[in-house]
Amino acid sequence: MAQTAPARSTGNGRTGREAYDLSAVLNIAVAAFNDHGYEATSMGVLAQRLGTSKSAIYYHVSGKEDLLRLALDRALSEIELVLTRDGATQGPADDRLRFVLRGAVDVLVKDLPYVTLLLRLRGNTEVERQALARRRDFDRAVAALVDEARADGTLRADIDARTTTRLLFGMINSIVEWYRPGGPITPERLADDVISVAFDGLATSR
Amino acid sequence: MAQTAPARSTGNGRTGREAYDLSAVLNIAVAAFNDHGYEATSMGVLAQRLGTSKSAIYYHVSGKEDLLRLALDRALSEIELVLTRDGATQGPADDRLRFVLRGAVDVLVKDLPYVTLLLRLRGNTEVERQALARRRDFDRAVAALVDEARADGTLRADIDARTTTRLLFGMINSIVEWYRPGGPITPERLADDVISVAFDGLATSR
DNA sequence: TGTTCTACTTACTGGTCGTTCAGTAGACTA
DNA sequence: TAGTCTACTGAACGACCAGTAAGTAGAACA
Repeated sequence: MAQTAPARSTGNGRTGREAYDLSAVLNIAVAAFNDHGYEATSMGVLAQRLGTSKSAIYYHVSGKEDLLRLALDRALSEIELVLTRDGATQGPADDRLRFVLRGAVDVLVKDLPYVTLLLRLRGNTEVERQALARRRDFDRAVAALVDEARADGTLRADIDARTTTRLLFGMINSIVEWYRPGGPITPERLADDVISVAFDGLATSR
Repeated sequence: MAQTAPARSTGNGRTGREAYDLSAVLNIAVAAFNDHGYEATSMGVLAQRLGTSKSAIYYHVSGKEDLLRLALDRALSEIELVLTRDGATQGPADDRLRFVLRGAVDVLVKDLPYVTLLLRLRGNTEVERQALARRRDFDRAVAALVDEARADGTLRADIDARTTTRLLFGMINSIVEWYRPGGPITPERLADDVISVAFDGLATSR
């Protein structure tokens, strides 16, 4: 689901390149948005990257904002799915928290460009604000797990719960800014490291 | 230095509002850049926020990119200053690391809008690339402290040094996205919490 | 009183933006 | 073979962009 789906080989009246489908257009658009920022990416350079004309894009989507909406919906749908799985709903609160954080890292790595776009939103348009609202809902669900784990005594309670959640997400979300799949660190190892640092800290255990 | 300097009350030929100086223009520009993104902020809306015309801005700066350059230079100068202080150059490596991290949080809070702008750069223009290069130099200096502390045995060595540094910065830099001065958490408390979570983790000590 | 300086003003330029429109090549269908 | 569909092309639209040119109100200075 993260990669370009092959376009059908027939139906394209033009010679040369195969026809684009929506998924292929979206992949290239998201990459361009991440490189230059959504607003700074013109439909013209998008068309250039696709090797077509500006107006060809309007055959696949209704406009620039539609591209953004589709991309953000994909990232959010994947993240929201994590909360519905058994590991997120059953067992001790701290285990559920670990499960959700690991799931967040997994989605982040699997759909890296899409989640990157999501995490860089500023909320200037209605589309962006609605995406930010869905993201906040996810954050709230995690904050509730933090609260539970604090009540259970498995998480330290001397630091404000909101601050705790925010620092946790700060660490995890920063992954989009430096992690690149295919490097020396596997996604599994990355998730292990993140959870280990978050729960046990960087100091050598005494 | 973080607030609007009072403009001189004379010398403005116009009626009404006092004259702007460079610092006042910069404060408003940085706020606008953070709200909408640098490229998406037009000189027109900037002029509206200032209550003047577009061309009035060109009396104070040579252009839009000049505003960015001045703003980024201020943020970077403050951050670089932290590395030159005694606490960053003398004593055990882990103490120096703690000092620099605390200093980074302090600068981040003191010049929040300016550092926010810096941390959201994408590197599309030469000005942005030069700023990112200076930021990387700071990151490298902190990475060197992490290496030293690992060698001393005060920092755990089972996690890759680069990953450690990146997660550390991820947590600290995320502060610009949610912390607002004047709220229930003082800057000092924030720095304490960040360093405590980073070194000791969120789990209750066993 | 006349000159100079500061901090603007209004009017405009060439260029780029997202979007629309009319047309069409080639594959598929009846 | 005629008609329909998909996936485009190229030209044009008005709105907006960063930046410029020329002029000026009022304070400071000689």
